[in-house]
Amino acid sequence: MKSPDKHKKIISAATKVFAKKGFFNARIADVAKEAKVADGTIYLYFNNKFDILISLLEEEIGKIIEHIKYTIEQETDPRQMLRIFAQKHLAAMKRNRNLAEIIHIELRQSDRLVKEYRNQTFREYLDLISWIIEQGQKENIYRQDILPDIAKRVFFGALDEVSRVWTDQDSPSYTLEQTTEQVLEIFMSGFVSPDQ
Amino acid sequence: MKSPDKHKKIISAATKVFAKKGFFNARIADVAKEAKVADGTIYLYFNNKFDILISLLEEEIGKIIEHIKYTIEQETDPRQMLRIFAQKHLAAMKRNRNLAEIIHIELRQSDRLVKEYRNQTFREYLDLISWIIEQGQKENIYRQDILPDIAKRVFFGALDEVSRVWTDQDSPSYTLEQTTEQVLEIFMSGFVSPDQ
DNA sequence: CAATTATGAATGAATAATCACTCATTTACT
DNA sequence: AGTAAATGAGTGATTATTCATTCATAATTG
Repeated sequence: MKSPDKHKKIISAATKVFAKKGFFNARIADVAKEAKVADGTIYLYFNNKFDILISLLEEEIGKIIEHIKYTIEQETDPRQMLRIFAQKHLAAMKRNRNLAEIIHIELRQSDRLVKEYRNQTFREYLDLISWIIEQGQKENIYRQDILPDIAKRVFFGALDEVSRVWTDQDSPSYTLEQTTEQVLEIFMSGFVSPDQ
Repeated sequence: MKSPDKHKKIISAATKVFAKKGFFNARIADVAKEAKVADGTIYLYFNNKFDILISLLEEEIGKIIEHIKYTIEQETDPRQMLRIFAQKHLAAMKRNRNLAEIIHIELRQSDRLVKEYRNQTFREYLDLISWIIEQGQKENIYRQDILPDIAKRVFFGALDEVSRVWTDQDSPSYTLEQTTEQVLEIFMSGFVSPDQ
């Protein structure tokens, strides 16, 4: 029987290698070496190089999304929901730098398959944000003139770019907590001074 | 003399081809065909495939950045400055879809050279945002507790992701004006109802 | 319980396809 | 004629994928 352990080892090796060299520059031989298996073994577990990338994204991102969804469902206050979303997203990106790197980069391939995957997975993720905003609007906590379909992209884009500090910089200037706090403050109350 | 017109034709062809197939999947032959020149001709104008990408980014993005910088320098109100930044950025991305696609995708390659380029180019761009915020803080228009170094990423990330609607979707639901307005509203005043 | 046979996971050398880049030759221009 | 520019077939390096072979383990047999 093909070992599930080996599947995992290959995914984990690929995460490391793809993050370091990028999908196209990474050789199957690199992944095999990192996973300490033969080149050919990889093809017992995956159909082709691309299949490794898609599996990796599906399994790893899937986990994160499920976790965030689950935690938010326990909550009732829409302000708390957005806070949790930001917190969990940023924490996940900081914790798993290699995966973060792949999300930042490879999820944006113009390849049709990746695009399809991104569209499908991220629709779900983005729609969770717009759903939260709609909840808040129903309770008149969030402004009625915000368009949830635009706001979801604004919010996600902000988190995505902010999370880049942990992959781009060697010694980020701000902590995870400070960063989350700032993002939340901006989205809750905006840039403009209250006494304006 | 090598014709500057041919240089332009190649850049323009490469923009189209890279946007459609992605840098790594694009063949030099594709670019040559699109530009209606021979494969070899490309090497009279560029050192290698990579050089085409970097030149393309430098020339095209450079233009946009210069234009935005110039327009903002004419302005004194920090609120107007951010409005102009958002407007110009989104307009540029909508106008030049192929370039937008390349910025969204190729500028995020994990390739060391691309990364260096991105860091260098975007530092300038991001720092323009934080500079605007600092100006606003001096005049007590923007809140003092906002950290400009985080806020710049939040703002840029939001614009970047929002601008994706024009490359991802066939028929975006909102106009450029509506979208700019929403982004500005969110950043100026936040999600939360004033009567909260 | 040996001894024999079967299984299929794992291997890695070989293959086959791809493509960036070169350069001998042709074309265009003054 | 002489120079610069353009051509595109050919080359060589790279690398994803294949597949004949190995070998540890499991099943079968007497």
